[in-house]
Amino acid sequence: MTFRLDAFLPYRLSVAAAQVSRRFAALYEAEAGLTIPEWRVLAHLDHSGAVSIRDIHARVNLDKSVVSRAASRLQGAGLVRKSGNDADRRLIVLELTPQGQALMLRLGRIAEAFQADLLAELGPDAAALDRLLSRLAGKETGAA
Amino acid sequence: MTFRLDAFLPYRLSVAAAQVSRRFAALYEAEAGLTIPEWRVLAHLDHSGAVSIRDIHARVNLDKSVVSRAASRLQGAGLVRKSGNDADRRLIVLELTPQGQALMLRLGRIAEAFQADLLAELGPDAAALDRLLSRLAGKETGAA
DNA sequence: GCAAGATCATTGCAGTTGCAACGATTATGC
DNA sequence: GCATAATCGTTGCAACTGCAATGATCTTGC
Repeated sequence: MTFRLDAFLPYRLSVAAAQVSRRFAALYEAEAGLTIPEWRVLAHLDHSGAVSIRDIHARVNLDKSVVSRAASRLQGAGLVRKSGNDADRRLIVLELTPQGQALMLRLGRIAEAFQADLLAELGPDAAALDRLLSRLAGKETGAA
Repeated sequence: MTFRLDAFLPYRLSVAAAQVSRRFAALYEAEAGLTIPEWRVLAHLDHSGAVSIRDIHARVNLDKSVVSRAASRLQGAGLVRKSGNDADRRLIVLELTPQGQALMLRLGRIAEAFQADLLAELGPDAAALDRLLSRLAGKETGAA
């Protein structure tokens, strides 16, 4: 028998994730002109409060350099403030500006609505997906 | 309440898919030095037989240009043969060479083993995931 | 039969990514 | 206390991506 790519789980997972991300990315691109890394940094800051680049890099599955450049762009747009950490001067303190917070309020609502639609689309198996994603997330820290 | 990125489905899906893809990509990178697009083209050709770039582009969720360049590299490596279609000379006929077939035999076994491991990791919810991915795949053809 | 439009693969190009330096700062071993 | 190693954020660089031409070929309307 020949190999069937369209029955291969990693491939199907990747395609599905890309499609969902693409659909949602179109929303915040239209709303605020954000790229995916910018959205992730902003969204993480909304919940985490003041935090370093290293922190975001570790939690949000983006390379240090990507976080660094996204943060710079967000700073340029007035959505994020960068300051120095006095206790450890290697670190940078990132936090949302009032404009950043206001934007995340709007984007958060859009995200919730999108997720609700998605869950409706997924139907009764959504709970199983939730469990699966938690299990996968726990597996690989990528720290190797 | 602030927005919680790590409870947001599109984000979690994207991270999980990236991690799974990364793990598997390391395997075929080690085995044959393939990139993700090259793997996809090769794997699709294994099951589809002779087919055009346009066909792969439509089925495998890769841009035309990405498929074109991946096919050229695979041709250079002697894994794929490119020939002209006599009925429609705009089209290119891609097919695996014997070396390509031999490689896919090995990679197919590696892929099956990887998927088996993954399914074991996922446990009893794997069936639900299968249904979900089919549903998502059916939704968006991206033809808009 | 032929002109206008559609389709196909390729290529150019700007933007992004991932990785490996790099300078600056802090932690560790002795 | 001080040299060595580790960590942090940034930047350079090559590779890749996605999009928009481009040239070649086919299809459609008439």
